Order: sequence, then structure tokens, then C-alpha cells
Amino acid sequence: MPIARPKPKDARVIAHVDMDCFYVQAEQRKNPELRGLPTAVVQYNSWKGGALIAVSYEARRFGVKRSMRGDEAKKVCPNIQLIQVPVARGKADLNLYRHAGFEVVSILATKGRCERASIDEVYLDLTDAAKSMLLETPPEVLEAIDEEALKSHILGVTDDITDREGNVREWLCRSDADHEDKLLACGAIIIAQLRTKVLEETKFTCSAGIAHNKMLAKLASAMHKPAQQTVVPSSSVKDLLASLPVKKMKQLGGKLGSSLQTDLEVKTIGDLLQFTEEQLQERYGINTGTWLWNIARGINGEEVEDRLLPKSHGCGKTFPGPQALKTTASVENWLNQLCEELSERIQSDLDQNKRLAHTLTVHAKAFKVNDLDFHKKFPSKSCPLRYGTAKIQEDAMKLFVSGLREFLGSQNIGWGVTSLSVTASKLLDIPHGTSIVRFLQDKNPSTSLACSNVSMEEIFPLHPADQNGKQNEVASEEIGDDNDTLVRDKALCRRGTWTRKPKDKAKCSILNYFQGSNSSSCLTKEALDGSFQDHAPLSSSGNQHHSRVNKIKQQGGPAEANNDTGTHPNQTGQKIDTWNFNIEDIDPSMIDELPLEIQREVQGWLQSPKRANTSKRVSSIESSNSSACMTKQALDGFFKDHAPLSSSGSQNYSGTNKIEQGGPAKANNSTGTHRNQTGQKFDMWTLNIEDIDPSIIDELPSEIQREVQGWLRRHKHANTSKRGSSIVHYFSSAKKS
DNA sequence: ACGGCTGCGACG
DNA sequence: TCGTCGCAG
Repeated sequence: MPIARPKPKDARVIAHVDMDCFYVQAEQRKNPELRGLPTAVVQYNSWKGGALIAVSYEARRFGVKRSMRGDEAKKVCPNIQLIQVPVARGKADLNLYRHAGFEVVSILATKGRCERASIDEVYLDLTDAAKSMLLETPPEVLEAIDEEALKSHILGVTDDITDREGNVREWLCRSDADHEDKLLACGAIIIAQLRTKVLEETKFTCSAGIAHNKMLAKLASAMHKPAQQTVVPSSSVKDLLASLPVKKMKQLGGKLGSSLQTDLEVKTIGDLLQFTEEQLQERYGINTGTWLWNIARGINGEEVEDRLLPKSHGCGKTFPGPQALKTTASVENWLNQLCEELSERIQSDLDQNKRLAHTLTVHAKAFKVNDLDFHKKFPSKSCPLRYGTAKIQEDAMKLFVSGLREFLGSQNIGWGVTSLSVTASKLLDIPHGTSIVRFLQDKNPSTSLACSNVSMEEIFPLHPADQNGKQNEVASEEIGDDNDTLVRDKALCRRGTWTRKPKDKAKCSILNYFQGSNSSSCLTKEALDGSFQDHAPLSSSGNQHHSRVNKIKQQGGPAEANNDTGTHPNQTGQKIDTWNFNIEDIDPSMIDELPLEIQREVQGWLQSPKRANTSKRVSSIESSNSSACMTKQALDGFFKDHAPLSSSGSQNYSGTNKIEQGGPAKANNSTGTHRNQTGQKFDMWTLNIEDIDPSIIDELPSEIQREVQGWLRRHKHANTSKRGSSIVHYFSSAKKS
């Protein structure tokens, strides 16, 4: 739903850059013989020639449209080149286009604040660049204007004119123009240069709109395509909106736009002018009402966010009609495919951008064969994300089963899943390394490439979802044993963060996945499968474990059997439900009352989300303290326990893991992948404070000594408070009092 | 049998 | 917060 934003006082220069039929261009670059030919990109060629998702301008001239099937396109354009979207793991693979999009973004981001709006669209705030240009080299003193800039369309100025270029030059260089128009002129010149640069460096053409806000820039970029740019001077806005059909405005292409037309009899955006703000608010709510009132006047204060990277990664597939999945085994099979791709993508994100995903979500659409409450939606479920393909697959399946139980209620009937998707979100930057990490890395420069692979298993050995709560109690008892500090430390470490309050426990969405097989009160897997049997039977008897990767070649499924990840024994690990400590929970007024070292740490946390820059909320801040992540070799010789985490029990799950900094960047060449099939290997180690051998401290450089001692001091402080091992816990206690 | 596949933002 | 819904392309 649109929301109103305050209008900035000073005029801004905003551009919207839109790649022309981007997927087609990406394919044409890959295969230059396609250039100039009518071309379309299709996916799933099997049914009626596949669905078109991008159409070249040559093909559009024949009347080929998106949303046509390949067969239809052939009818109106017999020579059309239909290029299939790459397929991997039985589903469309968009990585070619994603990577191409990043190429473009990285060029566009050089001239101002840049927001990646989609795989092929970008917003730019060029205000500063335009102002500088106006001060230093205004268009009126330029001897020559960029050729591409001279091809601009200036709304209200160059609409129907014979000597277009001359008029554009005149408009761009007018010395008596409004200040705001001059800024737009500078923006147009800058964008022309950028578009030329994009073309030179990527071979892609794009179109752009230049205006005073995002809404108008977006409108303008679509007005002259392909490979052109359009400027929207303020003076042209009224006429533009007066004739603009409601549905053409972004956000009004759906139900809201329909409501405007049917309920208010508004045909164009200009027609909205007859309503007062209050009238619009009354019908559509405060935010939307004000937003509508503003856009009718060309007002839109939305900022260009400084964001080049996506906020989430998702993989999904639909199973329409007869392809619907009807057994947990087939669902698991497909979830495994989706999770494999997802795992690869978040691993790349980590390698390339040093970001960790913190939440895994599974979505599905499903129906019940017996149709009684056909409307019931399949619920989405999420949990903390653990890295490693096998982990993600395991958790995704648990989430699905949890959703399925809720979906079915007590009914034991057949069902079908018509779509599945897995999403990784809450992508946060790995906090910047502290000096100890840098020191150790600098000291071992070779480790960045030479370090051995460590399985994610060792880094994130346990997961709340797998833990049963029993050991958690044991850990608490161990804490009480003051005679054995080692046990206590380990217990604290094992504890990770806090135990969840009992009332929340019931809410844990993925509880009792395994109870299905050992508790009569829960539905068993067989029961979940209902009476409906899938076409492809299980190869072995039906009582195999869910996590076992089945080797079914399902009808319509991916050609290759999934790689077997080995057995997933019933994890007997403890269950620790955790909750995160939020930045928002910190009352700034109490910071002054904290011990000095805690103050410093807290202030560091408060700064960290700015780096993350991915969401308004930062779910966890534990990740920025207490321990570090380093290369294996960096750790060797410094710390007593070379098998970190595995036996010392200082595990964390990804939501609260204590990584200080990513491991060395993985070599980005194509000579070899480090991934094996049973789960991704990962060149990163986690170091917990508990793993530090005090006897080695003396050997460290003095500044590192101080840092380590600071950690130990804080750790001890938390211990003696008997409230837990982490600084966060300390803080939590302080907050309550 | 539905365009499929993504991704973002607002709301309760 | 999580989960749902709307919207875009």
C-alpha cells in the first residue's frame, strides 16, 4: 500500500533507469547472432511453447507481447527466436540475469545514491552531482553537449518539434531557466553519460527518466523506449498527470487503481484533483489517502535508498493442476532442489558481499482434495537460518511439515501442493573485524587462500529447532556448579543465548517435527500424506526417515536424483529456543549507567546497523561481540581447542552466532568449487571467548593483549552476575531492573 | 491449467 | 515479530 512521505524542501534530481527487455539483451550478449533478430525469452518450453517473459523490440513490432505463449508468438512472428531460460535443478535459473543486473548497478552507482529496485531497474539520486555540475561546469558554458544527452526527450518542450536536437540543446543550455530546470538539465547530461558508459562496458542499452522525484522519473523512463531518456520539468507535470490513466501509475495497477476507477469514477490521475485530502483519507486511510492526494499533484517525497543488493533471496516453483505434489516425499524432493539453489545463492552473497542471511522462510500453496474449506491458506513458516545445504533442506522440510499440520488441522485427508518457495531474508553485514582479527589475519596473509575448509556443521552445530529443551535444563544446573568452572563455561557457551520463556515455547513453529513418528497425538508422515498417493512410489517402505533424501524420480521432477546427504539421525541435541536482543530495546538514557567497557560495546552495536543498511530492524546484535571468526591457521597456536565448537559445545545458530568477521574471501576464479555434495564447505571459523587459553595471552602484542583481556573481563563480569555468559545477557538484565 | 519467478513494502 | 497481502515486471 502506498504511503505518504514528507516532501523534501529542496528540489532533487532523481533518475529511474530501466534496462530494455533485459533478459533478451542478456541472451543476445551471450549469443551475438541473436542481435537484431526478433527474439523472446521463454521458460518451460513444454507447454504451448513456454511462457514469454521478455520480448525484443524487433519482435514487439510483430505484435508479440509478454504473457503470450511461445506458440502464439510463432503465429504472429514466424521467425521469432525463442530462447529458453536456463534450467537448473528442474526450475528456472535466473542467475545469468541477476549477474548482468549487478554489472549495471555497479556502474550506475558511481554518480550518486543508488537503489536497486529490481533485477533491471535502478533509481539514482543525482542531486549532489547535478548541483556540483551546475556550479562548476553548467551546460550553458559547455562547448559541446553529449550526443546522447541531445537525444533526450523533454516533456512539454520537444513533444512535436522538427528540430528536436536543436531544441534540446537550447533547453539544456538555457541561461535564464529556472534553477530547478537547470538541475534537471545537469541530471540529463549525467544520465546520458552513465547510459553511454553502461552500453560501452556491458553492451546493454537502457532507458531513463529524469525528474524531481521517483514517481515521475519512473513514469518518464517508460515513455520513450528503448535506449532513450526523458526529462520531466515541473512545468510539464500537470498536463502529464491530467491525461495519465490511473492504472499507469505505479501502485495503482491493482485493486486500489480499480477502486479509484469504479468507486470514485476517476479515469486519470488528474481526476483525483477534485477530491480533498480528507475525502481520500476517509476512503483509503490516512497514509494512502495522503499519498493519492500528493501524486495527483506530482508530489512524491520517497527517498532513493542507498541499496545495491537485494534484501532477500528466494527460490520457488509452481506445480499447477495435475503436477500438484501429493506426498511429503515429493515435497521434500522439490524442497531439496530449491534449498540447494538457495544455499548456493546465500553462500555467494556471503563470499562476495560479506552478508549473512538470518531467516529461512517456507511458503506453499496447497489445496485439500475434499474441498470443504478450500479457502484455507497454507501458512508461511520461518526459523533462524543455518548455513549449509543439508541444514537448510532439513529445516525447510520441518517448516513445511509444520505448515502442513496447521493447514490440515485434524483432518486426515488428501492434499496437493501447487507451489513451493524458500526464502532467505534478514541479510545483515558481517560486522567489521576488530583489531585482534585484523592482527591475526595480517600475520597470516596466506590463510586467505590456504585455509582448510570447515564444514558448516562445525560452525553451526546445533539449531534451536532440533533441540528438545532437556539439555538446556542440564546446562542450567551445570551453571550452578561453582566448583567446576570449565563445566560452567561450557554450559554457558552451549547455552548460546537465553532460554525462551515458556509461554513462547508453544509458539515455536517447528516444534515436534519428529514427534509425528513417535507420538500418537501427532499426525504421522503417512497420515500427512493422506489417502492420496503420489504417482511415484517410494523406493523403499514408507517408514524411512523424512530427512533421508529420496531417490524418486518424480513425474515432472528434476532429472537427477538428489545427492544423498547421508543419514540425518534423530538429532538428540538440546532444544534451545532463543530470542534476539534488538537494538530497539536499548534505552539510550541508560547507557550512561553501564560499566565503561559495556558502554563502548553498546555504542559499537548501535552503529552497526547503519552498516547493515538492509532493513529498518536489526534482529540480533549478539553477532557483533564476544567472539570472532577467523581462519583456521590464524587460530592455530593461539587457542587451546583446535576443534572449536564441536566438542567444546560453544555453538550458536545463525541467528545469534558470534561471528566477528567473515573468513577470507574465497577465490573467485572458476578453477574450482569448494563445495561438495553433502553440504557446503566454508572457510570460516568461529572463535569463542571460552576457547582462549589464558596462558598464551602473554605472547600476544600488547594491543591485542588489551583486547583479549577486555573480552575476558567482560566475560567474567557476566559470569559472576550468574545471569549468563554473554554481554547481551548482562544488558538484558540491566534493562529489566 | 494458473504466466512463473522474484522481490519489495505495508499492515495487523 | 511473524505471517498475510498487495503490487510490480
